[in-house]
Amino acid sequence: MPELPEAESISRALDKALKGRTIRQVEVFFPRLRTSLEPLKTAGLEGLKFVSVKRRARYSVCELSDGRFLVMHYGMSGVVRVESKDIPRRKHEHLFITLDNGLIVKFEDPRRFGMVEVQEKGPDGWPKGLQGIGVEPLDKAFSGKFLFAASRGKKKPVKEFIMDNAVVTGIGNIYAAETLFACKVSPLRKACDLSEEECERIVKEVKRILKLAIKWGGTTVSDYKNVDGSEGKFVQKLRIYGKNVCPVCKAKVEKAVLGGRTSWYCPACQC
DNA sequence: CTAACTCCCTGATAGC
DNA sequence: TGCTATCAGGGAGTTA
Repeated sequence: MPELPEAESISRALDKALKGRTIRQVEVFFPRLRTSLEPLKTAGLEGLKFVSVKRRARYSVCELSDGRFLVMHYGMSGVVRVESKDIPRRKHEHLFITLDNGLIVKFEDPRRFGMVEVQEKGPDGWPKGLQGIGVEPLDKAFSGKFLFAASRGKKKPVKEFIMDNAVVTGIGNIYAAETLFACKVSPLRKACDLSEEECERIVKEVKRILKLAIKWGGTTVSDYKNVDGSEGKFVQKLRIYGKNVCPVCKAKVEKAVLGGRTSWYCPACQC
């Protein structure tokens, strides 16, 4: 599924493919995603140009020439392609945006947790719907001191805490598990019990792992037409997520459900 | 305010 | 072989 690194890669690819292009036509085939696609039909997109595409959290944020944004989220199974109209529409392609060069931006999402919306610009220059979300994990603002301060008084498990988008954006279940394994912190620990040194370690590993994954995601997305090519290479780098045996000490990996998500951890290495 | 839950959805896989 | 049950996941929303 598209995680932050994939969202980053997709957004970079979209920036190249869409920048300067004019929207000619918008077609909705099935509107019921996380939010309805219906409003796109009457949003007056035809004739507008794409100015740029950036990533924020796991969203692709496409700036339009009238100052509004086309905001996309890929949910669990969202895929976006820019390709010829001659390729037949796939079963779960719910939205087509035809460009002035004849190519079509196609949004596919079998599980329909994705989102495509037109949003106005908010006070901070990002779309209105993205106001008030947490810091970007790769920004300088995401530091050990920040995480330590934010975790004071938070009794929830540390894994849920670092997955909280109001604190820091874009860390999903897989990255949370991999990060906590890498820095030897148990996902079950209460956030408020973390030391400042542990927060430093968590932040360092989040950044290292995300950067690594972006590097790998970037490689695979160059073959952008390949639907599932982007997942394969990252999966090989996983050390704890979905594993049975700890790659370090060979102990049996434990599973716990935190915040409704399965969490894998090594009870010997992570404390 | 936090925390703990539910819901949305399809496809892959496990079990009978 | 074909059925049903289970699970995976992000984010928003609701409840206590």
